Amino acid sequence: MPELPEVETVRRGLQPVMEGARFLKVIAHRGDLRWPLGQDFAARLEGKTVEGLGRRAKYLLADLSSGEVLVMHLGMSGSFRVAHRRGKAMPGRYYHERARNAAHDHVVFHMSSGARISFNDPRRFGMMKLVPRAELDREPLLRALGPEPLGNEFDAATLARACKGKKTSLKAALSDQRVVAGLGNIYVCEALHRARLSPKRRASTIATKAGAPNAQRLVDAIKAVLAEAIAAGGSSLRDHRRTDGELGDFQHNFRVYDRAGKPCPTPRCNGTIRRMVQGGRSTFFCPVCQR
DNA sequence: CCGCGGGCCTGAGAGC
DNA sequence: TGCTCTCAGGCCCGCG
Repeated sequence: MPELPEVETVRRGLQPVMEGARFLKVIAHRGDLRWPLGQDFAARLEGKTVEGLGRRAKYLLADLSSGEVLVMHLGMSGSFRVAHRRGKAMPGRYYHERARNAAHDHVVFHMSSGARISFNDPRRFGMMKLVPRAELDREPLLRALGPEPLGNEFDAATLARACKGKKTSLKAALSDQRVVAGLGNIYVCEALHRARLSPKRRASTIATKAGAPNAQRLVDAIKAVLAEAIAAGGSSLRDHRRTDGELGDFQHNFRVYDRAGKPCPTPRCNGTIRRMVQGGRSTFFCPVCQR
């Protein structure tokens, strides 16, 4: 499900109940996620304290008192839900939630903060893995990741360098986590539209001298759309929820994603949003203002 | 090295 | 109602 804004929303939901808290009990109902959890998974967590909960691209990273890092990925359909053992009911706005199928609550953390944190993942493309902190920069999952798009190190020059000589489309380049880490299908489409760049354009065209303004617009668009989406709690299409079960709101601000046939929202553009398939995935774009 | 297509899973929604 | 088909926001791997 989740791209960077959704993962960051989840991180912010988990941080208050995980950071500084200890794993009292960990229950792995089934260990066959994308990869096996390992038989001693629960035992390696129990008794350990979470010293910090961070994020790298679409990965959540829980720094443990054992010197290990719990690396977690939500895959396509993973979600975390926080319930409290005692204390008042969540205040929360009214929301209607289709009941999560408890059969897919694969891993449950009982924390010393009083929180019960359940990881639910119907498609089981998600993963959890314990990695010694000292080996984190050699970890294959994280090693090849490109820059964090919201960091200062991600700028027009960096993006241009990563796109230089690339014969693939801009859509494919931005979806490549080695070029920039954290974008997925939705935010690639949205960023390209905001930057008025065609998803079909050769990636290398923004790496030339003449392409520099395009690279700058694209970087600005990526940062803006991600920041807005995080502020909205992410986009809730099928699976994404905040950790309290509330919906994210950013799906209401999509300009192109899943809007085929609708008018292009760019001022004075009379184009119509179209859907096409690139690399087996849907791309939504405006053929008039995106060049 | 690079780019492309297939596969991993389940559930929702459309069409018949 | 129920069946079948298609599609879904990610990632890894093998092929050419």
